[in-house]
Amino acid sequence: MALYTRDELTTLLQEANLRVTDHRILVLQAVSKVKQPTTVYELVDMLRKKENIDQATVYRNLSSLHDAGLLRRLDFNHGHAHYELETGRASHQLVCQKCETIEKVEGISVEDAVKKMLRKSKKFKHVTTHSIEMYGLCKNCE
Amino acid sequence: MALYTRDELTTLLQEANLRVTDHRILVLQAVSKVKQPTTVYELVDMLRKKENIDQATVYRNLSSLHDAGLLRRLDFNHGHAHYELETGRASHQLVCQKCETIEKVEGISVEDAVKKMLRKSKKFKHVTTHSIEMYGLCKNCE
DNA sequence: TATGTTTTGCGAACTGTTTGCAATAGATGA
DNA sequence: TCATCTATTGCAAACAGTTCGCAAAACATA
Repeated sequence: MALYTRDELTTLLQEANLRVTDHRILVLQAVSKVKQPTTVYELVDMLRKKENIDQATVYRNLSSLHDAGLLRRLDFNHGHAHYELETGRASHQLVCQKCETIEKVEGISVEDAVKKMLRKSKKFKHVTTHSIEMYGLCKNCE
Repeated sequence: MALYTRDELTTLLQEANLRVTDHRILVLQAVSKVKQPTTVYELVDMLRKKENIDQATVYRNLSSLHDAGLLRRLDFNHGHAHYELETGRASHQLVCQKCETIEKVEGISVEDAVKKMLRKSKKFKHVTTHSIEMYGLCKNCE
């Protein structure tokens, strides 16, 4: 999914009933530029340096974009959030338990597992998204 | 896995090369008592009231028990850690995106998915544990 | 262009977690 | 059992990541 032009991003925001502000677009662009799920720290750093956007603004926009379903928020037990574009496809990653290396893996099907879980569940009927974190040691840390 | 007697816990700690202290045992017991992964807040609350254990001690013990492989640490994007006993089996839970309801589901096999991920991976060779978070709205919040 | 609503920057506050330090308790060998 | 060394504890203070209050600026709309 390539969300690059300003027009496309504008449309996305409007469809999500979010006001189109320069800052909001820059935050979306920043997230869409990186391949791996990105830490807020990195985003703040990028945006504050280049675009002079305040930290609080980045947090607020990440949050509204997440609430609107445009971003996915992930946590790898690193003590801070990571964001990536919400692609509609599930998110699977390998996470090093020693350093903060993560590796995203595409194209894994766990549909059956999801269905089984829902059948067993008492409290849930639907699932909108899921993430699998597989913890181990990356080759560097091994 | 029922880890109740003090002797059993003592053995566990010794095998993990951890000193056997009263506080360490109480922390382990507290985690083993609850069925769902528990927040640190709850554990601190329990242990501080009943046993007069300091917060820092709870954190330090959770951490050493986790490092020793006796506890698993989970994060559900709630901004704080959850702990459960490390059973050797993978951990799968349904997480409400609105309230903090979680539901643990047992007996799901995603071995194939794990194997596929490792085959695709460039940075990882082995995986020791994994967790799947499935996000949706629980029946209450729906 | 005027009006009402949202977003922004700034600083301060807040939550969850970690740390430094002196006192205490556990492990080990004589 | 005691002496010694090392790990753990309580306390308070620090820290990191994130949120919030407020006045000023920017957006949407009619």
